[in-house]
Amino acid sequence: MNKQAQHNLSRRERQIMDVLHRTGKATAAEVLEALPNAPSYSAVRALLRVMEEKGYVQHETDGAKYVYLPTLAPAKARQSALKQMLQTFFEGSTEQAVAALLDLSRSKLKQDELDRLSALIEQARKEGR
Amino acid sequence: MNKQAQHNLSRRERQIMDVLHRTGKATAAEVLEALPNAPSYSAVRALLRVMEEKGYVQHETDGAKYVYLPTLAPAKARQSALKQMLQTFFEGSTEQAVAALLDLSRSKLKQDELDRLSALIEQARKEGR
DNA sequence: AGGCTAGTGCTAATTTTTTAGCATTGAGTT
DNA sequence: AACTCAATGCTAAAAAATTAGCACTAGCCT
Repeated sequence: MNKQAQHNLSRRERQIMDVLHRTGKATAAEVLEALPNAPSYSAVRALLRVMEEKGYVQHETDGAKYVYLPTLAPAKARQSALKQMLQTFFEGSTEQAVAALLDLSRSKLKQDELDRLSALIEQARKEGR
Repeated sequence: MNKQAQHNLSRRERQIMDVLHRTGKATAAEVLEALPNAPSYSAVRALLRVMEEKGYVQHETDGAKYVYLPTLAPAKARQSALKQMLQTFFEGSTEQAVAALLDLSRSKLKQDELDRLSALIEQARKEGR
């Protein structure tokens, strides 16, 4: 199960996964850069290697270097993170979560973004009936 | 900073915080119950004690027993978790996140929930202009 | 009041994470 | 083709997290 997997990450592993999710893909050097309280370069590489063994990440080669990326496709990863968050913070209620999101960025949302969101809800409405 | 704090939690600490956020408050025994790969009772108690020292949780007494709860108020905790998630998975875009949430629970949302969400967006719209 | 149960505090050992260093390999350049 | 730079693979040490056990205390029941 995914939730399981998420929770089985050690602190550093989680930090690294966050970086990879943010950036999409990254070399060891880039991960190092983005890491809070960054350790040594070889520490990061060792982590990445182990995480690949465990199946959390995979790598492509770009010339001589490895570019790491999450094994789980972005859409899936987002989905799984959202579920987790719903359960943990919003009693599983999508409505509450959306409300909180809107509230959080009330001032930042532009008119056209709001328009698009209305449209999405409208669409969900139609499908639902 | 909050993000920092979030990320500085060790694996078990995070698991415990998740339980506390889900339940609001809980005794050591209840936390133990809810923990994946649960360790011993005294392990949980030790963790909770340390986490209290670090300021992540606090406790009330209920008769003889301690009831632990997150230090951070639920609303704040949610807010901070959402921000984190936006940054990590949605390039900071609230719109994208809401869209993903709607998509995730498309089939589950009831008509009246959708109505309330429309209303929320409508309200944000008015405030924005 | 005395005994019993269920809780706490603390400490030390084990396990896991996290780290750095060294040897090696591969690609590109002159 | 040799040299050089930048990468990797691996391993073992150090640090941190995680755990269990034991001694002690407070409340509760008879």
